[in-house]
Amino acid sequence: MRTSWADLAANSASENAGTSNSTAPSRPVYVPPHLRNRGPSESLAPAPPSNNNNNVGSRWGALPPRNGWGNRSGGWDRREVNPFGGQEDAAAEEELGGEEQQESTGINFDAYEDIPVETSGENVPPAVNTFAEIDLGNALNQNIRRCKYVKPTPVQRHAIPISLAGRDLMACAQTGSGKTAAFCFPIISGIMRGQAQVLQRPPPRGVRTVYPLALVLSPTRELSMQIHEEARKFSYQTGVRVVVAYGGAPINQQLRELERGVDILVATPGRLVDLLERARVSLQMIRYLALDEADRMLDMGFEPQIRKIVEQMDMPPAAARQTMLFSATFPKEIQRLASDFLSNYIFLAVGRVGSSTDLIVQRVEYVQESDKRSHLMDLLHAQKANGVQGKQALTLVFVETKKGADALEHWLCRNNFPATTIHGDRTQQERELALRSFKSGNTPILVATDVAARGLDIPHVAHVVNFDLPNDIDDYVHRIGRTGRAGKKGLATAFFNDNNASLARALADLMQEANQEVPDWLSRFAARSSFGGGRNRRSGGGRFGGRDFRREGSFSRGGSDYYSAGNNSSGYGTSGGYGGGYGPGVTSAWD
DNA sequence: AAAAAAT
Repeated sequence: MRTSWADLAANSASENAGTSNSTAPSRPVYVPPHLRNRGPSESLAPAPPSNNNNNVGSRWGALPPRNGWGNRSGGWDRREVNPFGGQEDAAAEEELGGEEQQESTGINFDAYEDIPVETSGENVPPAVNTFAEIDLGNALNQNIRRCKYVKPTPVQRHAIPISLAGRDLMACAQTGSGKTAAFCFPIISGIMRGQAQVLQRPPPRGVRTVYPLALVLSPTRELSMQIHEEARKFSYQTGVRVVVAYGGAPINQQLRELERGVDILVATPGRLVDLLERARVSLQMIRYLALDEADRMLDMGFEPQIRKIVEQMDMPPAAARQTMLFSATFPKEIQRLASDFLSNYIFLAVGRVGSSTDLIVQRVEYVQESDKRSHLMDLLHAQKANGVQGKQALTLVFVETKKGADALEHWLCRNNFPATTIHGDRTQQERELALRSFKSGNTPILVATDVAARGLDIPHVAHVVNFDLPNDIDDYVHRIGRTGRAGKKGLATAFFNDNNASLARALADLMQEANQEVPDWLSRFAARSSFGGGRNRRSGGGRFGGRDFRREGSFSRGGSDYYSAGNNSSGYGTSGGYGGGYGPGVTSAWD
């Protein structure tokens, strides 16, 4: 019987020393990172004093690099690869001055002042203004310094205290301003604290099953990669291990990484289901669930998979885990679906960055289908002339179809514009190469389908061209959000023609809300095509990414009413409840 | 209708 952490730690230590290859597989009983890898006596002793005091308890003592939880490979002792590339260690030691700091973060914090924030739900924990106010622990604080984060962004100021208080969260907030950190910090901190409680349930003893404590899901492979890279920085030398799993890449390498231990698993849904069905991963120990681009994850294409993962595998129920949903657009219908996954959650809406200053200049031009290519060429020529040192500024061109993407790429290349493309018909290798080549400026034009519309943080995208406009205004919002990142300026140009009539109203409204110049012809289009203008209608004003759907309509008396009333006769069982498909669809101007 | 996501 293993009844104490000392025993567990001892066992863990012996496994890690490679002496227990024949022992039982990993047991999903929680051992906090700072107790792993220790001998029995050591585990009971106070942790060594931290080398960088910041009034956190001894439990935050300096943590040795270790292998992760769920690991039985034994003897993995290798030094953790420094995700900062070795450059940042020095920076972490020194305190930089204000201006310099802000410059070096790459985030223009001035753009984050005066951002409207709205919260709803019961007992909302107060926001913080500095990282110092939050007890994240020494190791994490050091990584925050290494990342050169000086002060929390608005979404972090609100979301982190909410998460640290153990509350579920539905957050409407822009990416590129620290959204990943907003859910990673509390997860890492919580895992380190050992807040994750022992789950009293006998595990099925799959031979090489691993038991992550946190699961982060995202809708595209590249976004999962990006989250993984960021999370690794945040968890460097915390003892918390982050592993990523996604399709299109050899599974064996991912399996090996998993076997080395995993605390936080970042994944796309398909590959995760595969891993679950192979019993290589169990969700029994999940204490934290985060869905990035949550509205996308719950739309028609994804919902069944997500439901399967969250509700039909071995994930603990909502009340037994902490769930955080993030997106910049949150239609009411999706909020309703999402509320199934949440328990007494807090809704958080953070207004757009630069809601008054408009960091993204949006232009719409009327361009017939047949003129689009030459029009694009004109734009590219013009900006080449303006470009720094005659170089083409990074331009992201969105098209509707995969074939269209290939065709446009070839045409651009033939016309001496170095372009590449990313879409779902390309191999994962090609996709990753394309993204790297674009980011590096090697191929300054990237033609993309909506695979690249969400969440991807590509610094220095100067221009987003909607060569083909999407049918849904939310997609437009996500696409243009690839520029104007981190509080910097950006330009978005859309080619509009009769085929886009159904988007006219929503587009005109959106641009108006963002204080953009709306061409007269577009207003006329909008007036003409607005009757019954369906799902593209937005509402709730331009300040927020969304409003808490619990506050809308007849169930606004109090958040809890919604849960207790079984959708019976209280007046919102009908389509009126959440707008019959197009009501106040909640969107923000951003991710 | 298209795109994404497992092999």
